[in-house]
Amino acid sequence: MRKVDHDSRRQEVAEAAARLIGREGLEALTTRALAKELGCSIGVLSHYFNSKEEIVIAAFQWADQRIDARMQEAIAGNDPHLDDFFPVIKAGLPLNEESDLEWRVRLNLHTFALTHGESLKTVREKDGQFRSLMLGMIEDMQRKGRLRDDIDAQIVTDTAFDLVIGMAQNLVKTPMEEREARSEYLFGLIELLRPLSSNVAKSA
Amino acid sequence: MRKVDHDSRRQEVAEAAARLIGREGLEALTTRALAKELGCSIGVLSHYFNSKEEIVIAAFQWADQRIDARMQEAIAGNDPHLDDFFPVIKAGLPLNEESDLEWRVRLNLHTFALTHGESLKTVREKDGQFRSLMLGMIEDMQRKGRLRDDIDAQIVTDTAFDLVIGMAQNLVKTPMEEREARSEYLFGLIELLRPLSSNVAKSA
DNA sequence: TTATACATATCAATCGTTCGATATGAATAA
DNA sequence: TTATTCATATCGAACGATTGATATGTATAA
Repeated sequence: MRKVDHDSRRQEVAEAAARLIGREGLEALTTRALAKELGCSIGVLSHYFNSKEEIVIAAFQWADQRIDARMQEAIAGNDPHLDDFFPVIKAGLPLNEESDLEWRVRLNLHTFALTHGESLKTVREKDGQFRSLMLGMIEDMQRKGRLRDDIDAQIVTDTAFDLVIGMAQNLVKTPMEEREARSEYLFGLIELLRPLSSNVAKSA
Repeated sequence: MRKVDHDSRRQEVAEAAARLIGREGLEALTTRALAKELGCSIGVLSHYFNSKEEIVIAAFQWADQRIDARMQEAIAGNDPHLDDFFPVIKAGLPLNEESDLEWRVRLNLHTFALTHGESLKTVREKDGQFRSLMLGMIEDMQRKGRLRDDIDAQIVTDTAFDLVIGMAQNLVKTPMEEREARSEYLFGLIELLRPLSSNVAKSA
């Protein structure tokens, strides 16, 4: 055998494909363009993947995993406090060039999934897991008196989930230098979730 | 035949293109597939459009206009009350087959715009107009004591704007029969915006 | 006639894929 | 050690299919 790790080589291909998708869109991902992006011949692609569709899926997974890892990393311990909320959500948002690429690819995946049943199923399963995780955290915070408990935990979860997708969707269309400011309102929003006893409503 | 209205024929083509995008995705929109969807030959397409790109743009505009019209219709008068908020936002969401198609196409547009500067510019201009309109309404409601004024109007606007995009994004991936229930949490959310004097916090 | 509406035929370009040729290096046998 | 074997890795030309575009034709109505 040659000193090439099969799996990591597949990842290299997937990453190059993701870069292409993020920079020029899914329709620009052709075998020839990908070979050029990777700096090899198109023969390499067929050696590691059976079809272009497999490459597309691999690129989607590459981006998805990295966003997940990014958020996982931001969740330090397992005793969630309200003050963790802001940094965790911010960690998931496209606020730098790296996560910008990942989100661009992920948004391509979400649109792709609209008309590709198999991908839609995967996306929905992943979403379900994330929502369950978030719901658990919120209920935990309410139980510990760190989040006002007169709001249904499910409402907070659903809101947060939809909001993150919407924010990401809008942020990637905003110039990088404006994104930080644009996402700051989250801070004011989270203040509203403090227990009423310690509630410090922010005014404009 | 001279009795053909040029503009309305273009709209027919745009609608057929939108149906194709919504049902099978942007990559399935080929000149031949579109001619079949419309029930004519490809000669018609070149007669009314100079290029395929023009058709794509027309399909995007077709969907965009219809979502706007749908929301405009829901905004009855110009003396906004908090109770108008829920139905107005719901009117914009993909809660039936018609608006489902429109949102599928719009989401394709948003992804398309990520890598097509001209479309991105159009999308951002439209978004800006919508946000200004919404901000005006919210400030008006605060001035009239119909919405709690200890929350920055800009925060409410930004949240609502991002939330609608995120909700739509997630709803189109949800089976139609579950969508109504899935969007109900908005109702509980809006309750939080009532002026504190008449605030009736909802509990689970 | 002249202009319009649409159909048909055909174009060059590009797509994903296939495939034989070649290069590389680990394993085996001497 | 050295020679041989062979799976792996990469290359790039070539294939048929499909793409958007267009050129040409026919029918209809003004």
